[in-house]
Amino acid sequence: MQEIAEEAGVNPALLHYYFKSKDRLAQAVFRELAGRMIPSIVSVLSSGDTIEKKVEQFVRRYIDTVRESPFVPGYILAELYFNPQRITALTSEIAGAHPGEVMQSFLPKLRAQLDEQARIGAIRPIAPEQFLVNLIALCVFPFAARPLLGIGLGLDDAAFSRFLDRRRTELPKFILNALRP
Amino acid sequence: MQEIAEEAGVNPALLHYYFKSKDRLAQAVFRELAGRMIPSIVSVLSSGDTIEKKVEQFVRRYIDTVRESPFVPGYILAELYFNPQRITALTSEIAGAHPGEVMQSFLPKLRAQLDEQARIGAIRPIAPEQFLVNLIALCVFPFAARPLLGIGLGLDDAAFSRFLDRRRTELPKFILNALRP
DNA sequence: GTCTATATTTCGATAGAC
DNA sequence: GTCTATCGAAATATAGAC
Repeated sequence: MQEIAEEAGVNPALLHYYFKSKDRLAQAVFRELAGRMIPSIVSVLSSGDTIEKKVEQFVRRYIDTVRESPFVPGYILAELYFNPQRITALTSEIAGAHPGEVMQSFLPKLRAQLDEQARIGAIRPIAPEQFLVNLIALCVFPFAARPLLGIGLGLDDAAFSRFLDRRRTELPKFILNALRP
Repeated sequence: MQEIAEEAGVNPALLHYYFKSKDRLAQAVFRELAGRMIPSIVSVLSSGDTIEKKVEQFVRRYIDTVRESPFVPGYILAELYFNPQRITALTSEIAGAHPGEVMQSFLPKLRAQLDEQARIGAIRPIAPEQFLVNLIALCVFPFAARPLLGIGLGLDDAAFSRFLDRRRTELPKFILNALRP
């Protein structure tokens, strides 16, 4: 609270005035950030586009968006680890009594699309869960593991930015090629 | 400290006796866990095997290993986010003055292998950094985002285990197909 | 080495002036 | 709404007996 107050240039007491407690402030932050990410993920994948378009759009939009607040994926995963109950609370709040309902409704549609494409030989068969996890993993990980890439691959900010430029165009090709029969 | 002491069935004072401070205990934990993961990653990819074998071995070994302590990837990413200086300190400690040297020495080798395979038309050209990040992302993410999968995909422990069983055999195919020219 | 008891610090929270 | 001052709890750290 003190660090946040200092950074915000206000008094710690003011934070309590607005957020009532530390935990509720944390909730508000998580809600704000996670609430931004999840709908944008669902919306692209729920569109009427072909798988090919979805993959291209998803990767580019995700990288372009997150690039402007590159700390967000790391933050969400970290919070997920230390406070998994926050995501539980959040989803049950926005999705009503049955958390995961939002996703559940569109998983079958994604499955139908993937199955249909596989049937006509346009892609290899793949379970929608695996497809989704692969897609998100490949987009999220570089940001979440940014410090590791800095050290392991020797990427400073400029090099990381070039890495993302390249990834933005290479990753859709990688994924679509993986789906090719 | 108190929680840890309780779980360990000892007195908080004993932790200080052994670790001197909270921060040094955290260092020791991070050192122990990160020190286990990184060498195992490097060793598989530094072997004399073909790319195909490396991918298969890496995925299976990683999933099988982490499955027994599924909290580790989440922990490392969370620590990376909140205390990035720990990884800095650790690498500079084990790798000497130039952190990232370990990785730097084998990146060129990986590049040479990928380039050679691309030249003879066995795979599509791909930068070693992108290849590495893709490989690790696809293995790590399901564990790091375990709570999200639980909610978003409705996976309880049993379903998650089946998800991993499937992933263990499907992921190598996915990656190798992505590399196919 | 392991404990009890306690000192010290930090931090979240509140009261109350303005 | 925003601040100063302060309380009270919790946690880290230390002293010292065994």
